[in-house]
Amino acid sequence: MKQTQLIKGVLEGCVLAIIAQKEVYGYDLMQALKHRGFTTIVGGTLYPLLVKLERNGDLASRTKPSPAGPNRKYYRLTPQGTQTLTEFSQQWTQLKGNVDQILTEALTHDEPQP
Amino acid sequence: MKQTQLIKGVLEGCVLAIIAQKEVYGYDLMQALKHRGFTTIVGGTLYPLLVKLERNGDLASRTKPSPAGPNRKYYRLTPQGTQTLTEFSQQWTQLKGNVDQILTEALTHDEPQP
DNA sequence: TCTTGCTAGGTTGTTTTACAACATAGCTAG
DNA sequence: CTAGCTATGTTGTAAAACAACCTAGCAAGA
Repeated sequence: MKQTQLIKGVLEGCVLAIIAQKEVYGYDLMQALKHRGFTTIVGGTLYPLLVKLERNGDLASRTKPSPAGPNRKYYRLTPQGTQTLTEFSQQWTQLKGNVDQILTEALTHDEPQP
Repeated sequence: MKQTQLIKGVLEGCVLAIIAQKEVYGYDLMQALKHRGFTTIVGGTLYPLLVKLERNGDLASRTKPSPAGPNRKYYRLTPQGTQTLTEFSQQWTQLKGNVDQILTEALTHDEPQP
């Protein structure tokens, strides 16, 4: 995975991380992401991403009826998806360190001398 | 600034942060980013970004001759650029917290019990 | 009945992004 | 006179993130 894809793929990594915890369906995942700070997430972003991840082999899905409403499509991680999540986690740690260092330098640059 | 733009705009924020420290030209900035972990950055990514940021009012520039080689285009932050950097810094902190929480939950989910 | 609203999963069209690849040009060393 | 570093771009392509729209199940109330 390239670094730029990581930068763009923060949402992707979070999706994998949430699905890793338990089998969820798209609409539920959308609510979970909203509650965890991705407040602007919309269906038009999430559903194509899930399709892409399944096509890519990171996710598998099965359709189950809902107690009230249309059928739900539940996703779970494949072994490859677990691997992808691990890689994302490592690269996220690295990116975080890089960005934090650059920001720290910038914000402490013009400090008054004692 | 929207959150998705933040996710995509990590590089943008880092560019602003480095320029905030001192007036730099594109090629120099490219080296600085490479040394700070953005190892894959290329001119075709950076130069259009600088043009965009200047067009947007976050950067101002002036051309100066190089001691050896073609002229250099030096960039500095405008007041608006300083503001944008501050906003980026805040939203980065928030995003970082959100992502870390999601990842922590995912990675500690299936821990073996003692 | 029929309309509103939530649930659920999409598609379509548009804009932006990151990049590879290329183009140009100054200057230096061999 | 050519190879290589410096320096700033442009062009074309693929993917991403929406906004906006569509379909459809089900429930509650007017």
